[in-house]
Amino acid sequence: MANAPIEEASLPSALPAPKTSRGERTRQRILDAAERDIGRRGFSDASISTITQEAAVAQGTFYLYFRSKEDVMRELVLRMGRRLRRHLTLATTGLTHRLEIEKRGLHAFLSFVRDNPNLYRVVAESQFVDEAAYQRYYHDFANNYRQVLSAAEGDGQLSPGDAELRAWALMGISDFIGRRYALWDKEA
Amino acid sequence: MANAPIEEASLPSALPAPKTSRGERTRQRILDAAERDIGRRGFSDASISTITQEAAVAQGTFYLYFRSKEDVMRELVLRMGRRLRRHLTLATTGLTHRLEIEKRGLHAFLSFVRDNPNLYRVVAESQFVDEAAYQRYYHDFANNYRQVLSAAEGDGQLSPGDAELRAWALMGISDFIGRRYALWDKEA
DNA sequence: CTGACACTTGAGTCATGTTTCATCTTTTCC
DNA sequence: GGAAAAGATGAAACATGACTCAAGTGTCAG
Repeated sequence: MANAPIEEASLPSALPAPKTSRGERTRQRILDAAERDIGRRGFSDASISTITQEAAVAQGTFYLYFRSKEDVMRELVLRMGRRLRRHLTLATTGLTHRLEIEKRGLHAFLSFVRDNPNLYRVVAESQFVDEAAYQRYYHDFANNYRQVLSAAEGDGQLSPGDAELRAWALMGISDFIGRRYALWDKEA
Repeated sequence: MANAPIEEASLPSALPAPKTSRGERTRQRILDAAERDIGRRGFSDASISTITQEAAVAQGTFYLYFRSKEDVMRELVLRMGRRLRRHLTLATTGLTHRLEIEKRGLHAFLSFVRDNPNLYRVVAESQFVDEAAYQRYYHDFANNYRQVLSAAEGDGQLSPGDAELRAWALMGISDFIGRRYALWDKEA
């Protein structure tokens, strides 16, 4: 595989991980609260104070697990990537026809967005908070996509063409359809 | 036309327009400065103070023409809509073949993004500042798009299908390709 | 039981940025 | 040419929220 996934642990000067399950639970509570709060109110309206209130911990506790609001954002983008990837893999494994895969994938994406509107908004907003994290998120997806497209090209299911370009075009379709039909409207 | 364009003047309690050309010029200077400053530093890092500095006016002057930073954002989204629409119209008038139009349109869009990266970022960020303005921007585009697609369907250049869905899919493609190839990379 | 370590608290410090307004300058137009 | 209207100023008042820290509490191995 040309692009090995980036090691999370290698992120610059991450905070030491919690050493007990209590700590881990608290960290997770804060992350969940941040997802809800930032998703609903947006990054700048969400504050450490509202997030920690939502998580039912004191403000100081936040800084035990995250360096800043930006830091928590980064973490949420990674989380979204992991979850969505898993969801899509589950929805499309076993399928072999390219068009079929594409259809199922899009539907799986839409249902995911409907179930995780907050996470979706957080990722979108991460563009303006930590552009590197945002770009990494989409580049990772594009890499995956490019591979399966190239494969489909290989066994003749797809006409030859720029797989990279196609990957981005398809992600664009999903993104806009998702926004329009899963986030703003609530229909099929 | 089913959807009449929303009157700009009907926006809730807009500030009185400048009454002299000096006033108009100042207002425009602030708008330009805001486009650069918000485009470069992002909405929350840009401040009234940095914007007015860039425009070379005092802070108080800002409030003669805009109620708030959000207000200026709204105005910039409208401006982007107007400019881009004009640009695309110019690039595609006279053409009749659907595919040709689509190609030229995409190219025109990409060159526009390259020439106005700040404006592009401002529109994208408006999603988190004034979602209504952002949605209106894309819905307006989608309405236009739907019409030309329906027309193409009418004279047989396009197979029957959901024009609305197609419009959003095509906007998604443009947006992502634009981001990837015109904003992040600087190649064709 | 007890010491050590992990975890938690929340009020206070500090930095930043928005908005107002009394005062001054420029333009308009009779 | 001068009064009234429009525009411009910038420092001060005000609001907000991120982040720190000294003083706790909970947990568990020995």
